[in-house]
Amino acid sequence: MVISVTSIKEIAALAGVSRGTVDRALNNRGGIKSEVADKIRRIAAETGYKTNRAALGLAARKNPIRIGVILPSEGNAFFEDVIGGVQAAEKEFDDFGVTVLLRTMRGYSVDDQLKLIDELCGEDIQGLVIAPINEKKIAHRLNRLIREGIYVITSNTDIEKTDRLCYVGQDYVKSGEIAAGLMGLVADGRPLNMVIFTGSIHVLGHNQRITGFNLAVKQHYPAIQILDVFETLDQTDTAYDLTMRTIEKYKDLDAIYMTAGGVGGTCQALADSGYAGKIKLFTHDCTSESKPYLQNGVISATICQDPFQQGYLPIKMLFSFFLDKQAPESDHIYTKTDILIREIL
Amino acid sequence: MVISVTSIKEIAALAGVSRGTVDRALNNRGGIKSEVADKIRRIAAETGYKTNRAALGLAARKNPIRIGVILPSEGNAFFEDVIGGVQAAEKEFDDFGVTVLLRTMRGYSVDDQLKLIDELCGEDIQGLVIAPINEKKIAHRLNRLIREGIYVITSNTDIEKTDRLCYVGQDYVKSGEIAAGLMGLVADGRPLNMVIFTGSIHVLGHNQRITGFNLAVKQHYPAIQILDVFETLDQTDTAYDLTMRTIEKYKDLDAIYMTAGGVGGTCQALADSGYAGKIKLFTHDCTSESKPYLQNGVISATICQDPFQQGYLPIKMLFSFFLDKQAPESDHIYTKTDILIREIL
DNA sequence: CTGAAAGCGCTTACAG
DNA sequence: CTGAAAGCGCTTACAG
Repeated sequence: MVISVTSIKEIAALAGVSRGTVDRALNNRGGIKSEVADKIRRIAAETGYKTNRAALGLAARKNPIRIGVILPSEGNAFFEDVIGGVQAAEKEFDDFGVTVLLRTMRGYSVDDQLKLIDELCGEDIQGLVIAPINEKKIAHRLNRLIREGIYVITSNTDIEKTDRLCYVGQDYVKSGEIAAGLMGLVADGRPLNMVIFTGSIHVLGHNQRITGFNLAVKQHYPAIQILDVFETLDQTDTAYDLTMRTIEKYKDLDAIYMTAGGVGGTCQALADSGYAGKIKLFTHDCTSESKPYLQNGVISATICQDPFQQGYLPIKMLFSFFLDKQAPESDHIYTKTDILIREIL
Repeated sequence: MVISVTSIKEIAALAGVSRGTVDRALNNRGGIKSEVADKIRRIAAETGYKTNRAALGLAARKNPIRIGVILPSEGNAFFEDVIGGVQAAEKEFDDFGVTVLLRTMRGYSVDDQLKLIDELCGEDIQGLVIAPINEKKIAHRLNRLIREGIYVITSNTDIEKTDRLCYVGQDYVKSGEIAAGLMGLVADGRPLNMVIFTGSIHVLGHNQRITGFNLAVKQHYPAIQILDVFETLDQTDTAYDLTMRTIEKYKDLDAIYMTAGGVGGTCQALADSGYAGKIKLFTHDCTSESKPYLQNGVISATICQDPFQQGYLPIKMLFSFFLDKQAPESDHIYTKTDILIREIL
């Protein structure tokens, strides 16, 4: 294997053709005699040819790439970092002709999301990054886009029955297992009574976290006793009331595991009732709402999912995909899960 | 503020000069009338001109950048991921004319390290990434390089009294605090008797971890009792013997905190003596040696320092530095510290 | 002190 | 089916 920097120019010389022809062969643009194409490809392989991305990016400025992004980020602090990742990618790939069109929405209305999809299609995008609502209408609409040649990557949450290119987000089952691992560390072999506050039993990710939690408890931490599972519907006030009633009901409660939102309410309730730090609280994500409670010890630990990468990676992947026609290695990329405790902030 | 993509060509037209002159003004190359330079810079600022990195990188191929890397990685599994980061950066910036020259050494001999530095200087490098031995001779040698115009970034561990551009590595004090935070979580308010196994009291980073640990214990976890501090000298067999003797001596030992190497020895001793999982073990880093013990529960948790970034970032920073003459934002960049437990692997 | 030209390695109309 | 040329946005000798 010869290790040397080769250019399309050298390949052309070696093959006795023009650079345009090399370009056609290497990028499968067609309209080229197959023997010639084969010969060129063979030479490229033998010389270890690798296309130069700087040159590629520079040339790409002539037909810029437009990528749409749709996030339900309004009024949801979690998405701040996702947007940060989107913006970082936009800045980094701007020089290579990438333009990002960001559209945000509040909550999870299917009609709102459909409207934003239509809006972006009118903007002539070639790629779409979306945190989709897992709903048939959305799936149909996305599949239509895909048939029209727009490539779709789902971020943060996935959607079933679509031909999206890739999902970028957390491994929800694993994140539940990690929660159990932390609780097991605290239990330290002693019996531990706990309840689970989930967001909604209709949300796939929340259920997957419970599944993971149960799995790990069964496998490694038999002393952990799950007394009950309640829904907060991601609402702060619901979580507050729920927490108050739970404290009332289970006098020997050691811990609470929250799979989803409403964290501020539960924290407030623990503080108001004098149980802060006494009943251990484990949560997911770290937002401006929950951070102070991690600082002051109301939350023992929280499990994060690298929101920045959930914004950054999809853009980067679409950019690479359009630039060198390489599909992602897998149809799902799990972002890193990490554990935050007070000292890590 | 006009948001528009401007090029050197447009600036030139606006200023009524040639592109070469714009280049001189914007990159402070001198040999240019100052009124002209000022005018050009003003126009650039007004139009929001941003140099295009794709073009920059492409042009840079004419004078490639050579970066040397020196790591004490031989026989030290920790550095595998650091090297992975170096290689990833090399691959990514290869297209922009960056060449990386990696030299590895075994252990911490000052003479060996000096020899490698000299070797790389003979290779005409413009930048050096090094995990330096914190020793005067090395500092002198590095300062000489720097005077000669070679830019130096320290990685993983820093060195005093040098004009290195930047340090990229862990915040050791903080990592000690995090260890205490984890132990506090396990202690859960109960008294907890523990010992610290440090690498060497002559190694700055190890001491800083102990400092951080003590700080956090004092502030938040008064029930943690540090019975003793011993040195393993990073040796597996020393750690084994030490662990055996410690178990013998302290019958009521709840936990061990290891700031440094020898982890395999302590794990083996805990397993052999039947104390695995009974005496909680907290360590730093996750290598092929320690990983199995995290899997099987001998290690409760380990605190990692993102070795990949310690290899990747210094190369990226030097590349940026040479490309657009921008110094790093700070003279030290702390890599991310994260907590690993069994479930996270 | 300044400009014109060539070149970095690719892509893309355009001609034939 | 193939080639010659122009262009992406920068830098760098070279001339003057």
